[in-house]
Amino acid sequence: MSDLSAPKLASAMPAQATVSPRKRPRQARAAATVAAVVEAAARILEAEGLGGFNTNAVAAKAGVSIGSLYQYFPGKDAILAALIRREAEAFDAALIQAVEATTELGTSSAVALLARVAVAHQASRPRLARLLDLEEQRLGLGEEVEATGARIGDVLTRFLAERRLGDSGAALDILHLSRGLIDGALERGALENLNGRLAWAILGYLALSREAPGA
Amino acid sequence: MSDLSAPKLASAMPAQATVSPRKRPRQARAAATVAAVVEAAARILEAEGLGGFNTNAVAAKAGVSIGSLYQYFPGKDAILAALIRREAEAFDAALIQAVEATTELGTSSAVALLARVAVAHQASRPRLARLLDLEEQRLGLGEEVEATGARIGDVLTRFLAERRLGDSGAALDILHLSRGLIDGALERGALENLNGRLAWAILGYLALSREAPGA
Amino acid sequence: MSDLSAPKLASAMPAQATVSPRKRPRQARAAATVAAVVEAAARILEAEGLGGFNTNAVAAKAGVSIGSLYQYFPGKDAILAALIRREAEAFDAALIQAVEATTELGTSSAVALLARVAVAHQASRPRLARLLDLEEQRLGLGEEVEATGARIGDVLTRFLAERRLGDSGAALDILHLSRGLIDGALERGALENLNGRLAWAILGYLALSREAPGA
Amino acid sequence: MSDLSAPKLASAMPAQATVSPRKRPRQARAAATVAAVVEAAARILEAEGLGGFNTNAVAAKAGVSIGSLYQYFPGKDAILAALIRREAEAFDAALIQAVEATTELGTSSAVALLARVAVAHQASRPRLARLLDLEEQRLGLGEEVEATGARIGDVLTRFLAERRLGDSGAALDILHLSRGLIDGALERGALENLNGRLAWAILGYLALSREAPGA
DNA sequence: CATGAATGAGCCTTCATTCAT
DNA sequence: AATGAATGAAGGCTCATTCAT
Repeated sequence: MSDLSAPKLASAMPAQATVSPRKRPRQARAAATVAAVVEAAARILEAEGLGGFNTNAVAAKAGVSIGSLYQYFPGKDAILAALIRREAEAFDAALIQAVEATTELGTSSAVALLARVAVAHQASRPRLARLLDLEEQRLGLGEEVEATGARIGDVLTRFLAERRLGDSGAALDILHLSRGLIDGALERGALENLNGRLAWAILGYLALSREAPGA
Repeated sequence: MSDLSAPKLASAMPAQATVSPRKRPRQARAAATVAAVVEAAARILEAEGLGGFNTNAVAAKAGVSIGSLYQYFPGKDAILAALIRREAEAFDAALIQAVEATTELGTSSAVALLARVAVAHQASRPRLARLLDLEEQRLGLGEEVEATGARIGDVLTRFLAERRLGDSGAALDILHLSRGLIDGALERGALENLNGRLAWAILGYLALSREAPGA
Repeated sequence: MSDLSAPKLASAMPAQATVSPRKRPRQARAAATVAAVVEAAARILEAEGLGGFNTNAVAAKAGVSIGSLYQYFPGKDAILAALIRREAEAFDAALIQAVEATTELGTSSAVALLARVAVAHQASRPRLARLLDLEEQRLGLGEEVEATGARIGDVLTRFLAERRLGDSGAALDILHLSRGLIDGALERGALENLNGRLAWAILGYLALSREAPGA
Repeated sequence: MSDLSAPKLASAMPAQATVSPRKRPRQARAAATVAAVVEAAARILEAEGLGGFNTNAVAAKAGVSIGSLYQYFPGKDAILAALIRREAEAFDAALIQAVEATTELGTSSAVALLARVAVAHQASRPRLARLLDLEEQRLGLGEEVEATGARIGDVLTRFLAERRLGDSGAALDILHLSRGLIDGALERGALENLNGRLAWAILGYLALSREAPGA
């Protein structure tokens, strides 16, 4: 197992400092500023993409001075990181709630429900979701984000384990293929029965993986 | 009335002019220059990501003056577009060849073969492939790229149609979920039996989609 | 001769307002705050140079809010000015004490003693002393500082006059060449017999200036 | 020889990269640009001091775009470094020429001549010279500058050695005390017989250092 | 055609200072 | 009075693109 298996990337070590918040807001006003900045970032990314995403624009849209922005975020990437965390936590919460609602359901109904949640999340702000997926990677935030809250992968892993449908590898595969399928569908506007199509992919994967020899 | 109904994209109208090659290379030397620039772009994207991708760096790595680069490409995005096209054509060719090799095979073997080709393509230059997937979208190149060569989607659609496995919607869903699954797996280094896992997802999707009531 | 009774010089030059303390500290706590700010400024200049010297950093190191800092100092330069005054007064006091101790001594012993005092002052916080020398000039504080306390130049002038060694021009020349010699020596770490070397320069200058024709 | 002998300053290690020129000008136009930038920097420092010294102002005064400036200088400090080198070389050349002209002269006449050269150099652009002295230190350029050309200290050391007047320590002391004396005199406008006063200090220092016991 | 010097809009970030709480 | 959140002018630097040679 040489370390070549994991390709070394030039920006492989993103200084954590550039991505973690600069200071904790102590006053209510400050907390509002932080939230405004993050939401402004979300809107700009949605409306104009990464190209329009610059600190001055974010501050302006947030109705905040550039100086205030930098009081709470050490740099551009930190804003992105905060937004990614916010979205991950929201998805996290939605998924947990959905999983709890599946206890009485059969497997296919349960998966259909989860599929609906995933589609809803990604579809609510499609461009934003796609961009954040990419930036999360660029910033090397994977682990950091997973550590937040109850961890999306874990929630799904537990769901699969309880029903003996698969392990954590399966959970992640499902997460990733879902992302690809949904993003692609949104991109080309193929929304008809998207929940169902996603459920086919998930249930199909799970069914075959269980009957696979040695899997 | 919500402006969310129609997502506003900043680059909704990609001036075709900014993305098509400025001139047809008439001499061998010119063709070599173009190829060198495109390959230089690929290497820089792989090694340094979008952040390090700038025209001066590309020209330098290509061993070409910045002036010459602009003789063949009307702008930065055109280089990216050319690279995306190059990669799409390569995948296209590999897929066609693979499909031709499946005529004698059963469905699952055939799908396994195609899965192998897709994994191989994406895995050969993983970072590059991921970045290009994103940029392709940002540039609104989807159609343009599809028009190139024999069109990846068509090849797969024909394959599915001949075996009565699905229609063009299924083909695109499969393409997208594959991309998501593979990229995710590469990202986290989960390479074990990746071909097989991809085959499960594809075959599973196809199986369930056929037995679905109104599908 | 109290420095409080001394009116501001007619040459009301620039910045007088921006450089004098904003208010007289009436309470002990206020005086402590002022002192803390000035000492914090000194430490920052020593440790990080002018580049790290900013009002927020000074306030933080002083354990004072930025708002409070501005209650006592009208601006950044006023902090510097206060520090320069503090150092000048300290040197002043040391020099007066030393001069008083020379009454029984011969010329060369007396000069050697003064040299020792000057070296000790500059060497105790070398970087700080050098920086302040420069900033003093930038702020055009020469006169202002001289007016403070009993005036370094005057002390030395009187010393020279009493022994018929030179006039006020000689006093200032000696002050300046000493500064240059000491700073240079500290900079390159040439501390051996620095007191003696300084005495050579001073005594040498004085000897030759007296025997010079028409001087 | 512990490394404590040289005090460690926060900015003790100025990345050499930030101070050395970015690229060698290949075309005549480029060389002119470099020279124009350096001279513009000199004029701005003279007229407005460090406060007015910013890259945009330098580029503007040089009649050059900010982009061109950054093509040849990696940053602000590099411009300063180039200017310091230019001035050091000029002084170097003047000093060498003066030393050569002293071969027929007696010691006091020779020193007087050198004093005249030093005064002339420092007095020709007094504010500039003072500022550069300081910045040279801040940038930690001492050695780097000395290494340029025939090295000022060396020239003087050789002059002293040939006449058995002193060693390299004496040479540096003289250099530094001269700087202090001249700068101080220029600052307060005490120009009368400045050459002579400087000669007193130098000759006096040399005379006493030779008769000192054990020196 | 090739070259690379030049351009300048635009972006990121700092920090002196003010002011509502 | 004290606090620290907010402000925004100012300045460093990059990079896509043009154009004289």
